[in-house]
Amino acid sequence: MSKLAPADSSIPTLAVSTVIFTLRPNQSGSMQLAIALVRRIKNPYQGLWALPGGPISMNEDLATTASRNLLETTGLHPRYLEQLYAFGNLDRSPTDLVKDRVVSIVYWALVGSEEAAEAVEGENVRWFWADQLEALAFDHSLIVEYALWRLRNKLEYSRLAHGFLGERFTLAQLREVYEAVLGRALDPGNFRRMVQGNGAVVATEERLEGTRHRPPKLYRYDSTIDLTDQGPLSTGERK
Amino acid sequence: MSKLAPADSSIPTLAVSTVIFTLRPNQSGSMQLAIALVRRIKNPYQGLWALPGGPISMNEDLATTASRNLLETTGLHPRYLEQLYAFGNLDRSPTDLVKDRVVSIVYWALVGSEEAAEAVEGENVRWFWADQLEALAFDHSLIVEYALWRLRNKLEYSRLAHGFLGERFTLAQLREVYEAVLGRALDPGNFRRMVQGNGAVVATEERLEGTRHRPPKLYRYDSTIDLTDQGPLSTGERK
DNA sequence: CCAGATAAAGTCATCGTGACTTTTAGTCTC
DNA sequence: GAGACTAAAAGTCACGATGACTTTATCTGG
Repeated sequence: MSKLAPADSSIPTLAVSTVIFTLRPNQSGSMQLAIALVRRIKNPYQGLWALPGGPISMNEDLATTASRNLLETTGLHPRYLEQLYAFGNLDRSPTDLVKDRVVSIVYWALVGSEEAAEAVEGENVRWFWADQLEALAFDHSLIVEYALWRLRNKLEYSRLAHGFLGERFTLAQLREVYEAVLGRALDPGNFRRMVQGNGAVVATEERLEGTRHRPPKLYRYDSTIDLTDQGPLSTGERK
Repeated sequence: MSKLAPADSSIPTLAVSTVIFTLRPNQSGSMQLAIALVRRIKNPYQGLWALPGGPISMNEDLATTASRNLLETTGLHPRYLEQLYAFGNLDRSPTDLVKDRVVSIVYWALVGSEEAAEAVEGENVRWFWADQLEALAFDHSLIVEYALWRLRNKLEYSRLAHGFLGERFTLAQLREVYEAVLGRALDPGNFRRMVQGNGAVVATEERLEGTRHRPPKLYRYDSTIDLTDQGPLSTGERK
């Protein structure tokens, strides 16, 4: 395990990990927030679940590395990708087992729920409900908790929900996304007023047919408006 | 310059930089936001100004490294320190001049304006007004712009202003901090109502004497409330 | 054609906020 | 010591956003 590390390991190793979110229907049919995890097949923490990630590549931007990791573990492309935080505390790994220090630059990503349904799942890659996670390897439980916090905060003042939905959607579907992420029910009328008021969403002429009630209008996002507000980084740094 | 880099430089170098904010009185006596910069004494970008920083230390947490850098360049201790972003794009350095790739984990810090007055300044370390910066080395102009954006955003829903002030202060002084950071005048009455309403601040029995008008009450921050909301990281990660 | 369901629109009270006014309590000047 | 001056401190008013709730519209299915 340490044969790749230099004898005098005077430089911390750099890695990129990603918290991958999607929405999946649970048993009762309602959408619920899920996270993709991989099982560790070697020590430390062999057998425990962890965030997908890997070493940084010399000829890739950080976001590209995160995106590639995501593709390799789930077979999916992110709808949204944003840097979360760089974790580098000294006590991230059990010092008795691991010699080299790892600094992880963590991204968080959204993937559409339709794509996620066809995503790779297997013995060592699985979706977990975000609100009932077991203890993860390393400091990954803390990382996921922080990613959840950021997701919920950003949702309120941005257009992140689009990351889970298709091109056209009803306001009820959009509200279901909000309810799944925030973990509480929202008033349909007030939600409609809010989402139409800030001009993020545009009504199309189409309606969703096949329901057993009045067919709802389909909406789409106003493509002239960016997904979220990243400040000055939106042009200079993000991919 | 490249004698320290491995012949096959397959690992990006990790560095920590810090955007150091303070408030300083300008010619007309009003407080203005300033940033500490250091002059580059070697290529690339020799002679240009840049953010203070240095390589990561093997036995230090990231925040500790940032704090130590701050102390070494300015002689000051930060009142507030928070991670800003990890910058690692491939084009951060001019590729014709620099062989090794550097990933910078950038922090931003607040130092009190009283301490900043006695801070080290010299040929190669200086305070610059935040709103009239020249072009900086590397991508540091973008980094500063982003740090400014974060500072202004956070100010509104946190108690960051304390990072610039002493233990006791008048509401007018607190408002001056807000005005300097946000770059616009605020209504005194509304500011008073806002800051008293959210319970961040507690009136003391003392008053500031020596003014040529009605002596204002001195306030202090409610120490039971944390400086800012970092979510789950407040206990697990921050130093 | 009526029941059931959800879409879609509207109502009402409350709260936070920006703009502005009034009162209070000191100092300064003559 | 009276009045001018200044900023502190408190209060007023209109407006917009929001939560809770009601009403009406429009489809499907028996």
